[in-house]
Amino acid sequence: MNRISDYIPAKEYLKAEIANVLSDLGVIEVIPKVEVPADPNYGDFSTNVAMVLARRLKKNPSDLAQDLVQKLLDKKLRFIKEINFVSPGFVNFYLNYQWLYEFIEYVYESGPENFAKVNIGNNSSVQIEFVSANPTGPLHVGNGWWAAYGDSLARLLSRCGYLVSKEYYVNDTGGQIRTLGESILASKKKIEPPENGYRGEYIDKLAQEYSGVDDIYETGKWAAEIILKDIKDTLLKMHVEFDSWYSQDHIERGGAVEDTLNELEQKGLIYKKDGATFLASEKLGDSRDRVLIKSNGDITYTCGDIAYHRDKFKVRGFDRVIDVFGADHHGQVASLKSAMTALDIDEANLEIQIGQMISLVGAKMSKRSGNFVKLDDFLDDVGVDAARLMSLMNSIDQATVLDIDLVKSTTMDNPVYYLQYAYARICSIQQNALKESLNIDDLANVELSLLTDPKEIALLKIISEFEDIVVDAANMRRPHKITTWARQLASGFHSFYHDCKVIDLKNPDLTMARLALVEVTKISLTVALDLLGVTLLEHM
RNA sequence: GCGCUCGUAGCUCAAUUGGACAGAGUGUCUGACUACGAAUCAGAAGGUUGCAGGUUCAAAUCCUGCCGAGCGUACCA
Repeated sequence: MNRISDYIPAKEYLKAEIANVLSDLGVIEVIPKVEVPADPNYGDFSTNVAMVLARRLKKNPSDLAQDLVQKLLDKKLRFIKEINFVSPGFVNFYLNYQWLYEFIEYVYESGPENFAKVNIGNNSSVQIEFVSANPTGPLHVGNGWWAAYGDSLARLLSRCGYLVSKEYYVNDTGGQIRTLGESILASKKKIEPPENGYRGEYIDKLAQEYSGVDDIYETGKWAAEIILKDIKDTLLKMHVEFDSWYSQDHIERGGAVEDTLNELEQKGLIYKKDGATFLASEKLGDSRDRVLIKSNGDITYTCGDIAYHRDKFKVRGFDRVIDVFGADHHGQVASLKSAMTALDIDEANLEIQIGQMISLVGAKMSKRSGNFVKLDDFLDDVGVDAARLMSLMNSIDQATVLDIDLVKSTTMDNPVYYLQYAYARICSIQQNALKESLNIDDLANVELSLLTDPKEIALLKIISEFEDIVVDAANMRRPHKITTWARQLASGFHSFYHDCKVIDLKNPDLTMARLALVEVTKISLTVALDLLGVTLLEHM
């Protein structure tokens, strides 16, 4: 076993062998589930397949499990030390450490370039649209929260073999732009802003700078452009870079709307009522029919949005589109999905990830009230890496409460330092090793079987789960799973570091084996933090 | 009212998507630096997973009903 291509993860190997035994029993088309038990006392791996199949085969799960155990033992599989049956029907596998030593070779040879790079996307294209905050004010913390999510998801899918494109939809036209212009002109004239208008320092500042004509739309357009530039800068500061900034104005005036309306018209899904033009979306799954063209001739936002999404699939040809919405936009989901159905686009290819709302302790986030915490300031206060990691610690399904003051005051306790410190320690060890001329020139000469300390084994097991975690996080669109794992890894490493001195001049063989383990830890940590977009430093 | 989402340690969040004893951080308490970086490690305490039923060998997870929270319910965007 010296070539990467020969390597089969232990879990996959077990899966295949279990499937073989099952087919001997006449059970086919079953992919047994093999997992790592939470409690190591239940073995290195376990399967619940006996319990799952018991009903179908009309057999007692424990009989089935014990039968399975015996048949698997008879095969004298490699790596296997012991196979157990545990009531009510778990089958647990205990492996000798050889599988971990081969795993080290695999990771070592893969390096950060190739380790945990599993192709599940097959070069299909996916567009991820996120942030897309209206250019009517600076980004606030809530916007930034999902910026990290979208960006990290893009990194994940990209590593997993998708061709990813990141997009920001710029709502640079319509009523809000007029309201923005109106608000600025009001500030210039020192009068009250309109109802639902924007206020705050940035409005006053823009008003001072504005020297153009007294036209609310012109003023609004002018201001939106400036604000958008600031938004771009803030996102760059957060290490979020978009591939494209797509203009709503372009969609609405560039023919996309006409094409969409024509197509819907041809399908007979459009009708007029009360002087307005409706899409018959209710019968396609929406809660009611939607207005596309108002009775005054203006098109609705919904209409533009449908044209925009049609453009993503039919004009630009993305295989899959992922929209990241805040929970306050969940009402659009049914409309968009039914509209895709109307346009013969498989709605399953339009995924909408809903992020639960972020609330601030002691503050509201509203651009209209002018009372919000700017993302830019937040990044300055807590640091980009801490901000990103913080947001990537929780699932977007979890409504999050953010106490800005608490976050600022506990910056030194932030988990990001825990991860970065682990990396800095690794680099430090490697530098010290180098000073003693201890470096691995050929892993084949390293006696990996010297790694038997419980902390060494525990660390290796954590690393061995990483590829599954990556695939899982990508498939479920949940990058926070990477964070959860990375924290486990760092914990495992710190604990190992404490118990096992790596550099021991009196024991060069063990030193080399441990250096290999350190390198493998470094590789996996590097990949994980790259997926999260968190930077690693050799010194802190 | 209706709809969507959510409810897990004091606080902030995890939990291999139906698995075994619900885990981390933080806070509180107790230990560990004349060994590679103590921004660390080891330990204690903290829970009837909002409540009540149901399905299942197995439920924080699925179903039903309550309770509570957020959001939505425009010819706004």
